[in-house]
Amino acid sequence: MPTIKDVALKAGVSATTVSRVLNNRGYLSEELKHKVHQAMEELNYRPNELARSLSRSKSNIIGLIIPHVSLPFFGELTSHIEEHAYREGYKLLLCNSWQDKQKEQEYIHMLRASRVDGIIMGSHTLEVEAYRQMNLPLVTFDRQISPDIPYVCSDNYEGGKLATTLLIQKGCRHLAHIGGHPKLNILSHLRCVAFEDMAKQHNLEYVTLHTDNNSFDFEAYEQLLGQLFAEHPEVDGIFAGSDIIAAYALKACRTRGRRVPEDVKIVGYDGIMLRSLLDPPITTIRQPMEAIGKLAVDLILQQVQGHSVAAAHILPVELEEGATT
Amino acid sequence: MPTIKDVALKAGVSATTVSRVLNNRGYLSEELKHKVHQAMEELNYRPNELARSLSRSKSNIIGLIIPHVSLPFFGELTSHIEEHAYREGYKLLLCNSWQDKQKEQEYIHMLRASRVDGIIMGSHTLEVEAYRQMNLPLVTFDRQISPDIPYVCSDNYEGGKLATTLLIQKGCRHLAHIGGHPKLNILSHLRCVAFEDMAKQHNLEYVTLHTDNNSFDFEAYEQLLGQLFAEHPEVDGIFAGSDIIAAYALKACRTRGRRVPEDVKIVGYDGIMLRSLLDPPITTIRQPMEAIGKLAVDLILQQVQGHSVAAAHILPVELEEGATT
DNA sequence: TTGTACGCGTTATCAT
DNA sequence: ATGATAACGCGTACAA
Repeated sequence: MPTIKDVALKAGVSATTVSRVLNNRGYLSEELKHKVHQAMEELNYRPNELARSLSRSKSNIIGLIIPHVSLPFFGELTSHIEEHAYREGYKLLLCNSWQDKQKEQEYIHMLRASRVDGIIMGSHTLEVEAYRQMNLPLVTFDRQISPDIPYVCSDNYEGGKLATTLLIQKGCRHLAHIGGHPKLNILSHLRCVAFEDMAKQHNLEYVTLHTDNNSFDFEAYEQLLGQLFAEHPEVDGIFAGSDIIAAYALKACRTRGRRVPEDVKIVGYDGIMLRSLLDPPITTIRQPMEAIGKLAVDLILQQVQGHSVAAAHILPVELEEGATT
Repeated sequence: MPTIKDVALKAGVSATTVSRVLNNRGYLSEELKHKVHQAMEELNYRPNELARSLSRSKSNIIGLIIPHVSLPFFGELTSHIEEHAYREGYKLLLCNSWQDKQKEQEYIHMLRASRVDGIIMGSHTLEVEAYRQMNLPLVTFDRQISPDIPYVCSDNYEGGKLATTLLIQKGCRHLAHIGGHPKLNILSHLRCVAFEDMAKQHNLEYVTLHTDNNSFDFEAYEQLLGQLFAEHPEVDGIFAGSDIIAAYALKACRTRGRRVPEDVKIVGYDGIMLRSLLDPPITTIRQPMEAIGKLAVDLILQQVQGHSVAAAHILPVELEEGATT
């Protein structure tokens, strides 16, 4: 691969000048620019980003740690993050933590060693101290780690409220919520809290079930739904913590001969694109994923530029009615 | 951030010695090792990978270019690739090309500039020349670019054969295939070829439809299915080019009152995990995604090590019967 | 067994 | 306006 020196030699100038042309610094005659650009063309020269990063102490890389890219929600989020990062001249280093404590820690070390400019965390199994120690621009999803670490999330409480209210309005009297593990500080647990608040407020019976781990295990969802229908056959309204869970709920209803929405109504959460291939289309609470992804990137960039940013970034959700309510 | 010099100073040795400890080169007394390690601990030192990469002319980064991570197939593949790359000490730089020619080209430039050690391409809109020019270890999916560029794919022909044969065995007499655009050299088109071969061999009527672009447009699938049922109401067996398309076929059947599998039978392709939330579970041709991901990474690593690798890597598929046949 | 000196490719500082 | 020189942090001959 040709270096800046090769270009300099070919153009008959010094490496410094080539660097100036490259970065548009200082005063450069058009003729000189042209000469240098031509030499670059001829050599098919690309500046070595590793050397640039080292010299500038800035890699223009953002690290992304999420449980699994293969999950629709994270896949879509990743897509948006990558899109905006690229637009801003940043690259994305992808890390699947599998929601595993050790992997998460190793990835953090690795990203620090790679001198990424910031980390977007969609996976959180570690203690607060582990996050503070890394001393890097950071943004998290759906988790408030400490007052000084910015987080982005959808309006989980409002979403839970919208979903539950809809079920009640449509005549459901025996409500159920199925969600992930209510780990401390996981903001998505607010969906569950809103659900319970609404149910109580209307004096309705309700049950809440949740997976006992963070592994996003599909089989666990199936089991949970089996348990729900076995123990609470009277349930006629389900608020699922994600569209995936809602899809399993739909399947479970059909398996057991419960008609949807006549006998049981279902509302999901997220608004993943793949819901369009479900039949009937599920009613859901849509998160503004693109905005979330863009904001996460922007919050990193602002920190990189030395600005301090607010901690809470709660984005509005939207009820999208399908045919399961 | 502390540098190797800080560690050297603290441990009372030279930077060279620290580097030796870091890389386990040469003869080092246990005592010395211990001393250095301790200094590293105390300073929370992490070697700067940028500097290492520059010095060694090796970044330990693999670039991955795919159309969309948010599509289940690519999401799962990405997950496996990341997993194996990480295990081998490599990082993954993610690029969503949106199947866009210009983005793809820009990403290739960007990855070259970043001095990635190799590129895994799951997106291909460019001409052969563009690939040759990059002069980097390369592996592609489902596309034979030129005889010297290794590719990995599932046994597309065999998969198409299995799917079609099953439909025929189950009594289908009017077959249809819906797949992506049959662009030159796209190996997945072999699924379609096998379909046609089998249909002809059994003297059965058949139609093949395909999207007219590469955009993986969900709406296009819906339209295509509408067209299929409008123009060919007699169709009783559908071989879909992907599980996503199969899901839309299922939905289209239900919308039109066609019972599955009684009136129409459906077979998909890929074997994405999310098919488990479809109801009924679709019959599909499962690609060994994990093996594909691992092989792609290994083929890059072998090239990095200077070994030449075979061009064709065709992995076996498996018929997995669900309830749509 | 350990240290010195130089190179990796680029940017920044200081001259000219 | 342009060039020489020193850094950025690390690896590696070569020397001792």
